[in-house]
Amino acid sequence: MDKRKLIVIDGNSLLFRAYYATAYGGPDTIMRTSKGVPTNAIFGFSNMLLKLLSSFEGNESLFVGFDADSHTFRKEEFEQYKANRPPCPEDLIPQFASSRELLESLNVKFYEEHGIEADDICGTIAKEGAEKGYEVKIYTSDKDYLQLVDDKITVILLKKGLSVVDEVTPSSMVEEFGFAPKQIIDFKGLRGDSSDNLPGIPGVGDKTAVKLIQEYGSFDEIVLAAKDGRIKGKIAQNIIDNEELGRTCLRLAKILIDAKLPFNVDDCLYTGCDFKKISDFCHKYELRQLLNRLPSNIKAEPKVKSPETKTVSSLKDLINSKRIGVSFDIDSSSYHDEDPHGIAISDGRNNYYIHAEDAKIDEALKAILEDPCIEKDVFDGKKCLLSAKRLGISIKGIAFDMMLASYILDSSVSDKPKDAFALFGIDITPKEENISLFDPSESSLNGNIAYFSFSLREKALSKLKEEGSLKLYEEIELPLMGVLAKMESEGFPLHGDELQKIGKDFYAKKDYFERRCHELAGRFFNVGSPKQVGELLFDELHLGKNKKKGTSVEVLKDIIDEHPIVEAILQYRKYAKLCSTYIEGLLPHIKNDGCIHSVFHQAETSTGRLSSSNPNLQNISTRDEESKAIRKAFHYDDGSLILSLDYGQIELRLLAALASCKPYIDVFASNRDVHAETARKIFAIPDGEEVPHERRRQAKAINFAIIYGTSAYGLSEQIGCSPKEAGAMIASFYESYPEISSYLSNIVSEATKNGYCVTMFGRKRHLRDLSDPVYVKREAARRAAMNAPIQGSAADLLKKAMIEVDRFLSSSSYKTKMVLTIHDELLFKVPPEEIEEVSKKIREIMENAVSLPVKLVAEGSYGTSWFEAKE
DNA sequence: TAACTCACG
DNA sequence: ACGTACGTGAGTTAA
Repeated sequence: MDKRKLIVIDGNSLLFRAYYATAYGGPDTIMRTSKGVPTNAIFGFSNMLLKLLSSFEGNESLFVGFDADSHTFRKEEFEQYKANRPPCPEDLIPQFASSRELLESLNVKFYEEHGIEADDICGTIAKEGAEKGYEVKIYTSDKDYLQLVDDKITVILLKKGLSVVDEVTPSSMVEEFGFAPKQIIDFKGLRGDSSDNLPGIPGVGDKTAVKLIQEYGSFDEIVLAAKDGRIKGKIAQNIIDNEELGRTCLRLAKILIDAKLPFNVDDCLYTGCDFKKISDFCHKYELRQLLNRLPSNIKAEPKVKSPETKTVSSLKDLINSKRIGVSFDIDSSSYHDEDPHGIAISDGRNNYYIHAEDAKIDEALKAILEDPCIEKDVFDGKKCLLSAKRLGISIKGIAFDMMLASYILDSSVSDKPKDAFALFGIDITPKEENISLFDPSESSLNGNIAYFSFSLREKALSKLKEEGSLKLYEEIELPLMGVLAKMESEGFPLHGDELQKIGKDFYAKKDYFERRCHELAGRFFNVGSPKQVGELLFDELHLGKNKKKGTSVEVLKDIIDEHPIVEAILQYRKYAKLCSTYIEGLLPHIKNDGCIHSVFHQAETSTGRLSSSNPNLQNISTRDEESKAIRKAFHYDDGSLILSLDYGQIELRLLAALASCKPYIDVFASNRDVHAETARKIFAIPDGEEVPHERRRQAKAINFAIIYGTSAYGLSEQIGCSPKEAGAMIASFYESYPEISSYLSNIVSEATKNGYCVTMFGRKRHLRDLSDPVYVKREAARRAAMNAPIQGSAADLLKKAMIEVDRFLSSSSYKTKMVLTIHDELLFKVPPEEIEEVSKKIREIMENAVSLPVKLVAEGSYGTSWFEAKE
């Protein structure tokens, strides 16, 4: 069992800190609601709370203590106590109340009491927690708390702002302050505390106080030492004369650890909150950024428990539900290589698990899975379809895919079941008592996946509806799942022997350039090691004057003329990459059918694109002529052709449409060369004149810069000019196409307001860093926001086209198969006799997949190999 | 396991 | 004054 954790926060201390951390610009600059209510302190405070809460795993207790008012027992005892405090800033006062609202809406336990201070409440709770075995952490900026530090209690001291902290433990305490935690009280007795207006012993400052404590241990001992003459001089006299004052200070510095509180530490267990309440709070105080950062794990869920999973050898007479949850027990990266270990089925009351051997021969299971009238709720339907196929089962009736639903709700969560279910506040990790010792497979885990896919279906669907994403889920992602399953199972042909033959040349060149590198260096080194290459080039040969760090192509190309070894290293790198990634990397993926069955990930990227792995078939060389030869080994040997259809400038076309930019749309409508046209605008090249090649190249880079979120610096790096010139080009682009300029800035402001941006098909990408105080993070988020609707809309479009192409092919008698997809391109296996008709028809489908103000074109080419198809 | 590097759109 | 192109997956080195 994990240790119970208790986090105690001094609310006043943190609020003050949060206020001053963001109020340096004066009252006119602090964060307010549109009605002028100040919110800067609660914003900082809630940021910190949410950061803490997001790391909670269900076993944490959280408590916040406040000062009720300035009237305390310490004041009764010592009138000047805290009398020198400057008045509380006017803008902070209302935030004490709103911070309590915040805690209420987050369902965080807090407390305050007339007469005692936050220290005393926090100290009492912390001590009680430590005694009951909690691991306690106290957050504060008040050093008085250090007296509580022991092996159970750690104090997190806020040193600067809200994020620079110092974690103080008994050992670090001695190291840093020179004495033990308890002695901080004696220290205060001597030294006083200016912020609390405690004078201490006159003439005793930090240095003397530490020295005395280290020598004598405690205040009492020091007084004795002063009286019996071991301490000499004026200091001794001061101690004797002011003993009572010192004792008062000492007493006042002591934090109560036995205050009578109407609750105890066990009431502080954090059980999550009602999302509605916290989002209402965010709306009330117009803290939109906060809304988008709410960690999903703080949602309080009615504790849903999955039934125990029973291992059975047959489903006979066990299931008569018309709806079940199903999960296949196999890693999602290996279902092409191995049979599943087993299958879990849940009907919402019982979870069953059948081992693969039993599953293969269980007629009842087969009948259930193949019955289209029994709805299946799954996590990763594609995995289910293909795993079942290996067992001779053809699943029908997949009605709901939790993986896809959660991906649409938040594309930033990973496609791992644990993370996706966490979005709904569910931990699918089996309870210890449910894990069978005799069962090596993960039956309980899969039982839980089946059960929760089943039981969360309605909730997920209504969430999708709420978000306006139901259509995207139902009409794009869910149907696409089946299409991808077919493509994966179809595979893509690769001839290993031919690949090796092509590779021979690469290995020879790799060896040659490796030897050449060693010759030129005059010694042996690992050419594949960036570290060793860097040392050689920069430390030993002093090339490039350390302009940039790293040894990437861009950097090496800059210094290619300075030494022949640079060229040799680049050549070596190129062939080494080909050999390792594209020869050796691909070979083991060829299955008995002579095909590669790459896995398409449908719930992976943040923009909506698909990705491919095991192997990645979306990054096979094409730019470099020599490397492109790899593609010759991809071909059919039954005479089938490979057809490739790709959208031309899909992202720029979508940008034109999304921005409703008439002149840009017109460029495409009249089939003009978009990059040349951009060059004309930016470099003022008249219509009659030809666009120089170099100008077109630059304009192309500018078009990309726009799609990627425009950065003068990035563009300048790309085309090798000054950032200033690059900035001027971007400005000139925006002048020519003002609609694009306003579209992009609008995207960013909308995204900042809403926390997400949206594609043409309603796919959302949540961006959490748009208001991040760190410039680099914020700017990166802005660029991502500008890019996501463009890249994402292109992804939506291709997905829609794929579904329609698949419908066309399956409803026809053509033997053509869709086999691969690469972001703006589709590849097909086509019998020669079908090539003309099929390519024409598919092209039509692709070009008309959506109706837009901008013209879409799909260009086709084919050949007997992938190489020929793309020549 | 993280950091580099490099292949693709 | 700061320090940047968007989105992926895979292989290698080196801690």
